[in-house]
Amino acid sequence: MKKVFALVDCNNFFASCERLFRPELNGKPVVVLSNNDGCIIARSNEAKALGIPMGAPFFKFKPLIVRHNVHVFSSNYGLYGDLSHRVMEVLRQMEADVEVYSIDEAFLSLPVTQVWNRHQYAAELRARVKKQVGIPVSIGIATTKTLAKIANRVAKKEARFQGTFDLVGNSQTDQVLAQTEVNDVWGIGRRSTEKLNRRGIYTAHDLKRADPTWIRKHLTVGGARTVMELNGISCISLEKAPACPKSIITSRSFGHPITDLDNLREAVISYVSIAGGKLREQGVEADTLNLFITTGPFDEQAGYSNNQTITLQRPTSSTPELITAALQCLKSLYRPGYRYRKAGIMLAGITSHGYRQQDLFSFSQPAVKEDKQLMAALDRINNKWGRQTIQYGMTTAEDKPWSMQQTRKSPAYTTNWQELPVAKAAGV
DNA sequence: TCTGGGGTCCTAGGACCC
DNA sequence: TCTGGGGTCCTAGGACCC
Repeated sequence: MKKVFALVDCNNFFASCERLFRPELNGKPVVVLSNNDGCIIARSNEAKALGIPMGAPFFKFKPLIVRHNVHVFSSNYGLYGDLSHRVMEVLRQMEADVEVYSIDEAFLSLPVTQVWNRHQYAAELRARVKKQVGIPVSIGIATTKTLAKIANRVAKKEARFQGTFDLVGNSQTDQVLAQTEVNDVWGIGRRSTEKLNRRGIYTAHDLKRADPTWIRKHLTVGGARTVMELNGISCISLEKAPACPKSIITSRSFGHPITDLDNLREAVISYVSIAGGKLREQGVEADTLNLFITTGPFDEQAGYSNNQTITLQRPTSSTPELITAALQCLKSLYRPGYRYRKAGIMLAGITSHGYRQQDLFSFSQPAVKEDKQLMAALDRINNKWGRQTIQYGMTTAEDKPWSMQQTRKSPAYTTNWQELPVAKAAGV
């Protein structure tokens, strides 16, 4: 049976999550900040209307924010992740073919039916997510993912469509494309937009009609695919099962610049612990570790960035083994006299436990088995009581210079018993 | 004073081999 | 006077996404 794509996208997701537990903020401007309260990464419609751009440094817009009484939240990924899960569950209840594309988006594959049926179905989907989770979503429907993205933009922007827009067999498709700027097309970023503009291509409709040979040459295969998709030829299919990740990264900017090796070491240990947890959570192991440390791009003083890769003897998901490798890297990377602002580790060469090539000489290594049991116990405890309950090689100092600045974080309403929202009856 | 974090894919160029 | 042609593998960097 012929299928079409629906893109379900949560509106202003992080801002909507924060408002869910603060209903008095509905209709008021809300923004959510990135780690360390650095940038603005989510805005309610009211905040957008004030002209606060996506990704803007917080401090630059602080005067405007104060003036208009915008409500500001540090990011609370525990909360957003949990609500995201709930949204995806509701979608799965209604539709078997769901691809979770990002924390706030999912592609669905729908059978081709009458326009009216599709409209009804989308309305029902929206209503269920709203009722069961409380998050507003928009839905775009089309014959390709790229067109579904565009349909979704229309659904979100034009209130008269009530959160749903369908481009399948829609005679106004070219008109919609002509009203879509080329940099708003999925897969066309800043650099490609510059190239296309120089060639006189400004809208999605221009791009649809562009010369495929030129596109292939200057925008490579990705660009060529985008043009096909705009023409209604589906090149990007629905990926139901999440693939084994190719890399896992944990990196952070420090709350304050660091100059000494001891603090750097603590930060690295803490990031490696997080990354190790991610490996075990997904049931995979890595055999390559890369550590990088860097000074800030905005620092006046001389900068230094460097990274080093270590290939491990065998794939592992054991935090202590990873820490040993990472500290080895750190030792050779560290140079005194710099103000370090960020560090991170990348794990690669990832394989799933089951498919690992057996090492001839490691048939029954009791040490490996013990290590796995230890990691499992550690994960259980930290999952139950919080990530920081048991940690490797940490000092107990309260004010670690590297730890994140988050002064406006909302409670973990849904993932921590201590922080459950409290219901108050009227008049009490 | 204060500018996020986590991913994927593609290509060019170097090293190496026959 | 003159210096092949292919192939593979790896890495760094660019571009894009949310």
